[in-house]
Amino acid sequence: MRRVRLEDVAKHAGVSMKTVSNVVHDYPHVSPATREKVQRALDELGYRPNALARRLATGRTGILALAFSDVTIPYFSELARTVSRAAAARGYRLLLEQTDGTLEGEREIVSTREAGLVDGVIFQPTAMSSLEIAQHRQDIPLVLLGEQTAPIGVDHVMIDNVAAASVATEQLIRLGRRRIGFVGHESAGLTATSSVRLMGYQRALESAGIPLDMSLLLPSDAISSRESEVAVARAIDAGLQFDALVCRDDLAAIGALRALQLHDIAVPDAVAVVGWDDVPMASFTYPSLTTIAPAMEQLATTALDLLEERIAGYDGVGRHRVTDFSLVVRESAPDPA
Amino acid sequence: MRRVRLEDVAKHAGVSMKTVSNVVHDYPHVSPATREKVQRALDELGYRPNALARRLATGRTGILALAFSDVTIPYFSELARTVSRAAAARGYRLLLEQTDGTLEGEREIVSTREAGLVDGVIFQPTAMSSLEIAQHRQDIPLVLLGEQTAPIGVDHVMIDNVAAASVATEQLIRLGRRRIGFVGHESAGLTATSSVRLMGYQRALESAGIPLDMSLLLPSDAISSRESEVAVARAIDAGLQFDALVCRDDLAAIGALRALQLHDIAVPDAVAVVGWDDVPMASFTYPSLTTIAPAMEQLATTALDLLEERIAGYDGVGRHRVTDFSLVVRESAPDPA
DNA sequence: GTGAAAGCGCTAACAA
DNA sequence: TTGTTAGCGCTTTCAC
Repeated sequence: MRRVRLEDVAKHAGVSMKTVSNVVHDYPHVSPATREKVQRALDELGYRPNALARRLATGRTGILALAFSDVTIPYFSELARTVSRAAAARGYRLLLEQTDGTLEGEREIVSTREAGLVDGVIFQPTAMSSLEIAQHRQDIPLVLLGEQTAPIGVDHVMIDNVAAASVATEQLIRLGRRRIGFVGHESAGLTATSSVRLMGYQRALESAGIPLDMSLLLPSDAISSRESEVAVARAIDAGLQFDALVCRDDLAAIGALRALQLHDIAVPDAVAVVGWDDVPMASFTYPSLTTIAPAMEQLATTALDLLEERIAGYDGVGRHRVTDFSLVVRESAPDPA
Repeated sequence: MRRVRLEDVAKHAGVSMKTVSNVVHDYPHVSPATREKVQRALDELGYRPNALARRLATGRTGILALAFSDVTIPYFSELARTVSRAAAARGYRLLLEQTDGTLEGEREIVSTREAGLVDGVIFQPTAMSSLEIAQHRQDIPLVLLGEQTAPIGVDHVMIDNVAAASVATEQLIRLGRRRIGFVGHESAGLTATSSVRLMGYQRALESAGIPLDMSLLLPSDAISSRESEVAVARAIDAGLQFDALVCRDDLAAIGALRALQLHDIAVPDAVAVVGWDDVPMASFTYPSLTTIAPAMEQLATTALDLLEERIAGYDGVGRHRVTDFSLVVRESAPDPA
């Protein structure tokens, strides 16, 4: 059985397509009689509008793309959930794009060969530089997320990572810790994320008059708990002395926690730990994780606001928005007694 | 500046639209000379095809929807990643739909008012009954995932949950455990998932001649570690004796683990624990989790196969596919020495 | 208040 | 090998 079209309904009701369209859209100026007649035809035929055709005619698809490396990274799951909800509330649906953090994957996001499928893109790059983004960028509305500096002309939303890393580190300093390590940055070719977080860590140490000890930097080469577990275990085995760890993210913190537990090192008594992202699991590790919590809702809302302005035609300079964060204090690095 | 259309390119190159279209699609029968001429026009004008228009004309959108309650549930993140990858490999993009596990959310998935936006839907229901799904179902290709029995005529992919729950329980029995609890099912109105898993648990106990003790059933009312942590803690405080726990999913297991640790109960020596889903975290809890691992790739592939057949026009009876699972043995319930 | 018809940008059948 | 043209299904002036 063939799909029912607007025209079919019009014929059936003995009116024009325009009138049917008016009824479908609850356009006010329709006489009650006609409206009822049309409505009946609509129901009888079981008409459902074709989204594609409508979108072609209006030029809006009502679809937004959300792009990042991998949904199974808890921070991104959280982001996906929040943005998806917020987008739904504004009448958009969300296309999920995973880049695997590869340059090719990211390039494809920024320079899709096809136009028109999505109204706009929210994109958190990991591999691409801002220069490259600027070069490949098409004219589709785009909002960038993350620590990367954004190209001129592109909107960008982030939290103040340097400040947040300082806050995290200060929590440990207030606990009286002096040998504070940093876990989970790349061993070579720091990502923007690691780089700014290290910067905040370093700044907090400086302010407290604690000299930076490079041996306390424990790199680990993937966003994964495994890598950081190995890095921390190796450091312990090598006899490295430390009494606290700032972790690049909660995944790294979870790996660190496990390494410490396997070595019977008490957390937080012997070693205090701070994570980053406040992923759901952070409440359920043992001990639970003190962590930096980005204001996710605010981030999503801000990004969507900017994007909708672009979609509506704003074509000015790139806006830069800084959203909030907080330190969630749990067992792994409690407040000083 | 106005978008470049196929017609603009055609004019610019002095050929017909059809020819341009041929070049764009690498249609073989085009003379090299024309091809080159057109290609130049394409490049000069920076033409990018309009996806929407193409899709309207062909009737295929190349978009699939994946619907479930919440991406932040690790099992679903994993599912989303795997299906998204597999779909991308077949030329589809994935629309993410979250239902929050509510009836309204799920109804909307099954009975979208709009047609044509997506070519097909992969849907894991939690609240809707198979009867309701059958009633609300539109004519859009649909594949169901999960433990729910599927309505006649609808394709369905799942693992054998009863068998898997038995395997999980047997692992504990082989460890010599006799007081084996079950954690994480709903206290009232069991979901299909909990129900089949409980069934497998019960069957394994029976086979081993262990009587079912209802006091060992520890319900918890949400898919969350918090709920199960509370449930297990309460049981311990109440003096319940048990030496092993089968958990409805890894989230429940993680909560249980935390309750045990807070009470200084050794895992697996005093209490062995088995989870379900093999979420990434399962390797990093302390101790790491023995858990049921569904064959995710196979599940995604199977679902997509069925869906593509439906999209291609298959309109026969609902197929039922059972995909594999395995027990991943880790520290929380090791193999017997 | 309602109708007729011209797009939206592309595909594909049919001609040439 | 290339061109013409009629859709795809809906929206939206602009008349009536």
